[in-house]
Amino acid sequence: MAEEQTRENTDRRDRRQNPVPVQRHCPVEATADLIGGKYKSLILYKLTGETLRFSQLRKAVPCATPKVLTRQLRDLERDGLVRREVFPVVPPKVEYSLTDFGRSIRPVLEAMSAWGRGYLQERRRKEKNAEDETA
Amino acid sequence: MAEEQTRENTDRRDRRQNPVPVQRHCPVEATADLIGGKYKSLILYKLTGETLRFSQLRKAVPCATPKVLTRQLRDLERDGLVRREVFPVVPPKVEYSLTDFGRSIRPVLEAMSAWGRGYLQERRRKEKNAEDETA
DNA sequence: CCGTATCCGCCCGGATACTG
DNA sequence: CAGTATCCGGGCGGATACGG
Repeated sequence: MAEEQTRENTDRRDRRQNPVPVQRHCPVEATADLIGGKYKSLILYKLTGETLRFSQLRKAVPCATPKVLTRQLRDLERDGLVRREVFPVVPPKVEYSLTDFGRSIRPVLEAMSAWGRGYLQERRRKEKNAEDETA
Repeated sequence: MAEEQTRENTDRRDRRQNPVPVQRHCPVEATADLIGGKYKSLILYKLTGETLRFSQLRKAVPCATPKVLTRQLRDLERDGLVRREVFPVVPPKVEYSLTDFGRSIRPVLEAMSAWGRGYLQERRRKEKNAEDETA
């Protein structure tokens, strides 16, 4: 029955009676749906190449409160990108890692990272210019 | 004064008193901020290689209502990704195109598109399997 | 043709406090 | 340690109607 629930929720964003059935999911849109959450891409990026515990993820993504972080992780898990492994020990231990499918998204993250660097530079430059003109 | 306003709104998502000043913007996060809107990546993708008028964009992104579409376009314009050109003619004519900066994001969009195709396939496959097992 | 105005629901995300 | 519980505000996005 767990599988059925998974199937039902494949489309997380519950768009009921969508008036436009034609090509509801173009590839770009589908990707945006999965990693469009505020911290999702960042989480995936941090998880690249290493397994992290919840507390480590909190440090890696400090802006996200535990609730938000949990939510995003649950989404990612539900969507098959992240694996959550609970170790029945004390103190509790939960590890998050990428699934094969999650690893496959790496090119997107790399592209985002690379482009983001350029963007931040551009932004700094503009801010500097504005300051100079003000001064 | 227009420039100042632009500077003020460089960080669109108004996170006041952010408690974590350390590395507020990692590259991945910055990119997600810019193209994280529901249709932004799709708009940029459709705008790749061709200038489109508003009405054409509406057809290209049918799920977005005019208001939403306008909003996303304004964001993209403000962020320097899209150029909006108004022609003072009757009937009115407005063309949207990518700036150089907007064009530079293409690798990200391509990566998203490519990965999205795989994701949709994977999803279809799973749905098929589930149906087969049910039957 | 290209939007804006208005209203609204909803979910996302934030803050704080609390548990197994 | 790894989360939930609860409450909350805000903004994003949707629907419909209207304006330049």
